[in-house]
Amino acid sequence: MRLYEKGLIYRGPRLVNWCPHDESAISDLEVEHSEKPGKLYFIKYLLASDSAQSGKRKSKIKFVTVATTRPETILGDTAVAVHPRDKRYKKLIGRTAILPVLGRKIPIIADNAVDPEFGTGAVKVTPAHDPTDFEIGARHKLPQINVMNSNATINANGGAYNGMDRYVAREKIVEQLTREGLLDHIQEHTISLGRCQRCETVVEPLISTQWFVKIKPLARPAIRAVKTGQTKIIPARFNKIYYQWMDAARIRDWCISRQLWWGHRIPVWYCENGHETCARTDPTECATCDSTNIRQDEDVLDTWFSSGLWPFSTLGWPQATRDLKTFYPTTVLETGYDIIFFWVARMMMLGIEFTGKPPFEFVYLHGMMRHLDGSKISKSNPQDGDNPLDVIAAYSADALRYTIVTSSTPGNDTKLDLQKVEGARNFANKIWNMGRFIISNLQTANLKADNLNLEKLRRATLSLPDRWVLSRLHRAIATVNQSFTGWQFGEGTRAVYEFLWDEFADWYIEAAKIALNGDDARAKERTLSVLVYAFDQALRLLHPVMPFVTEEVWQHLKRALENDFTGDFAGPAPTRGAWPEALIVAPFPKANPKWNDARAEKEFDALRDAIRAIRNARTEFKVEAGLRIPAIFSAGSARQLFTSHRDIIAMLAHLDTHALTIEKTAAKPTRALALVAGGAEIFLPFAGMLDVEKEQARLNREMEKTRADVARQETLLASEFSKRAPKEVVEKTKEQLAANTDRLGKLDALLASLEGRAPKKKSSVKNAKKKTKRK
RNA sequence: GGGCGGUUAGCUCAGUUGGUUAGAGCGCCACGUUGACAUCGUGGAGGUCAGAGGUUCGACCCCUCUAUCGCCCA
Repeated sequence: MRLYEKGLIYRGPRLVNWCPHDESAISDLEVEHSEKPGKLYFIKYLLASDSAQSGKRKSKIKFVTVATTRPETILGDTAVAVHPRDKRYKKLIGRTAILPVLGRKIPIIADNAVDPEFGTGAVKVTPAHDPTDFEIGARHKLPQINVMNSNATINANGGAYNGMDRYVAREKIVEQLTREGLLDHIQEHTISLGRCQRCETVVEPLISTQWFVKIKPLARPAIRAVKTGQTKIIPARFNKIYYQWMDAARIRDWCISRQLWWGHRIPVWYCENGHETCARTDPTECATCDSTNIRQDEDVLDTWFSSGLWPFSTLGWPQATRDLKTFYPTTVLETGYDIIFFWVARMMMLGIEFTGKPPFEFVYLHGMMRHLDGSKISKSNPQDGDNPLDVIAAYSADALRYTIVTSSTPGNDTKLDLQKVEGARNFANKIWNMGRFIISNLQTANLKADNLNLEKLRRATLSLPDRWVLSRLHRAIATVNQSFTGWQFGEGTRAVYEFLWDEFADWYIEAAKIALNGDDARAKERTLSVLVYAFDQALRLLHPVMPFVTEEVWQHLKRALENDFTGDFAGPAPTRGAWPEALIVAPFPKANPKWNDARAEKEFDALRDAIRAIRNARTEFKVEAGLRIPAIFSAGSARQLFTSHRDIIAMLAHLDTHALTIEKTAAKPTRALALVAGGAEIFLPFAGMLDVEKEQARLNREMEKTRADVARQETLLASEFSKRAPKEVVEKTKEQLAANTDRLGKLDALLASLEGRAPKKKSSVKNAKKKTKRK
């Protein structure tokens, strides 16, 4: 109504894209073009010996050959056109041709729209059945002869072909042309076919009376909103696509009437005298002549036209509701890049038009989900197994969401890999089991709520694994926030995954078992506090992506805490105060740098290094998996660290606690495997035989690798790098070099003892690299 | 014809201000039923980052060109 009153909506006969199957008009955007092999027909149009030719200079030319891909439209030709500067045809301009089949006389005209390179350079003009010809016809005031019915059969204007389907008519006409010798030849030609997006029927340009929206006045402010950054499109490269459609001078008015049965019916009534009444409430008489004999327009509005109102009509517009005031303009629209024109641009245009403000601050565009064969997953292109409902039934909505979020980047398409969804389902299961572990420990612990308050715990009382996991947690929180803010949802989600599985579950929970199974009540409480706190925070981080499993586990956790402690437990307060009603309304975690603990990370890494080295050696030397083996640590300055965490090392590396020695310096037993890891030398005295040669080979391999590292780092530091690279990077490299050099010395000492020689000096150990290279 | 995107491990994909030896999941190999979890655990193998130049102390990342696949608009 408002647009109509402003004169931005009008009705009139225009050439529109017509779907002969749906028997409805469709917009330019609803036509999908594809290339197909086709034919180009060269047809002779005889020239009439008419007045344009003076008597004395009779031309020898008897006909003009035009090229067309659609011979059946001959029936609607009203001219032949050539390019005005085309020398070949200059003489013919102004003369008259005789239309084959029907014998109608039509003018030969000049128009710039003709491409002299195409076909013969002369084209037939069918204003009622081709958009370009429609324009030409308008410029030259040519008659428009519609030769088709709404189902694409030929109408009475087609003479003998009346009633025939368009393609049948084409064949028959070509036959007739051949018979009459008017078909010069046929050439193979790639043609561009427009099909209806809905039913894939080849569309027919057809003159028909439709409603249109004037686009230009609406498009201008919509473009400006993005150009000025009022609305930001993510990723920004889609700005071009957005502009491309509206910016272009070629933008055409939008046909919004549809001859379909679904959609908003057009609020216009016509009376017997041909007046239009456009009204907000159903009228009983004509606004112009008061006639009561009125009928409403049968047509409905394009669904995209209605959808364009969505951002504000859903908030109560045109009333100035509270919702509208509170939520409009909205913050983010998230949608697929394939409907930038259809929907985004239209919401922008109509939003600005009706409210004065663009409807979104951000438009986040995601890619398409595709089948493994690369085709787009959609309702009309289903394939076994990977349609969303099947996937959800088989693996859960959480798994599907996680997969979609982590396997794509903004604006890029993703093939849905069911194996990946399965992996995500396993992750959900893993979370469930972490929850079970924590809850079952809470239930047997019989603790006081107050003791389970992380805020109350003194930092000094926290263990190394506690400090380590809290530090890692807060780094993860920082990463997630940073990633999400930058629209990097995959990056952020992966960070939670890595924290939960690779750090929290694999290391912290494993280490926590020692305290939980021990006799120290305080250690138990402390560990549970950290477990609950870290798990709660991580669940919050993951909740946007895996809402169901996280909420469920979280509710169980909350209940476990409430039941076990006091009847009216307001909250265990691993965070301050009571726990929220539900995870979905729980505040999203914020990183607190006070938990960052570089030292704890470094120390815990040393423990992990040592444990991994032992595990690795066990596998390599085929130590029975269940066997607890003795170990001797020659730990140097790390003695204190290893001594105070001997229980963790013993458990995770599967060592015999009673045969675990940790000294500052310890001599290597004769028959022992020697490792260099975590800043220590670790001797594993294998009962029985140790293959000296194999061991030598292993040590040499490690030395080779370390030497290569040392060489690379030395070269790097000796180059311009040390002057130009940022200090932190140079420092880091220096530290690594120092560590590697130390490691090299230790490895050589081990090798020396194995070979029964004296260890080399530091410099010669390093230089060995050069020697080997020269060989 | 114009514009945009992709090309990284067997497969599906990450890798945003250029900074060690490029990562993940799945798959593969070996071992494993220790009370959260076999939808699991431990260890391992696997990549000349499409190709060629260039910029730089340093390039998967920036520039140029080429190849190839795909999408959008005409």
